[in-house]
Amino acid sequence: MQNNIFKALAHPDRRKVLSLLRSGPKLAGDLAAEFDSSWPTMSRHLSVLKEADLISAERQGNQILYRINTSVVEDTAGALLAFIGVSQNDNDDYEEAAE
Amino acid sequence: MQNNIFKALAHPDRRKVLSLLRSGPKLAGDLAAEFDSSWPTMSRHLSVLKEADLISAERQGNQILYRINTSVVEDTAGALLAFIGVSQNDNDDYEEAAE
DNA sequence: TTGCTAATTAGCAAAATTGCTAAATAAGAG
DNA sequence: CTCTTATTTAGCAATTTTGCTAATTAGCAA
Repeated sequence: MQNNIFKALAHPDRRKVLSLLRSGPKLAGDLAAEFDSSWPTMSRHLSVLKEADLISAERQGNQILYRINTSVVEDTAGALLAFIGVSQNDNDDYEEAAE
Repeated sequence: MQNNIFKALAHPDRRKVLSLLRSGPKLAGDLAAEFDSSWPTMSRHLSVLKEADLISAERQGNQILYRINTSVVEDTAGALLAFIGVSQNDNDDYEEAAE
């Protein structure tokens, strides 16, 4: 559901999470430490990103490791380029009406 | 600011506007006619897109012509790719990295 | 079991977004 | 000037998002 993706990207802290994950997977706690917001707040940001499939989570014992879903980000950038007529594949995707 | 851009993209109707403008500039009325929402609602969507600099408006007598700001959309797609480490440097290895 | 750390969920209030109708503005025609 | 058309702005209610604190779950170890 593409709408969730764009909504997830609409918050600066969530974009910063993606930026941080760019250099590799990170533990939830290490991510949260990079922000001023409270842990629960960051936890929700992470769940929004996960819901949008922009990141995925893997439990490692006590902690949870997050990693960026590169292909989804890539596809979204592609969708954006499609708006201006740059079609890289034949994936001319817009057909979403409303929600 | 970039935040406005992603926020503007977070609504399906606003993305549809961009999609419609892809084939060329359109009058506000013609755009509004493509949606179920009321005219004032569409007018606000247009103003959000304009605020984000994703589209620009030009008055033509009685009516207002909207066009997509291609470069801004392009830059946003580039910013998205940057999250996954693809640098869209004008100079060299764009092709290589985009692989 | 208890205790500790990591992370999420629950619940609430403040803020922002959405979409409507009604009113206002802008430009042209007569 | 008035009238008509095109579009935006004002103002309001419903919904969604945000961020907090407090409570809860999950895993691990003694």
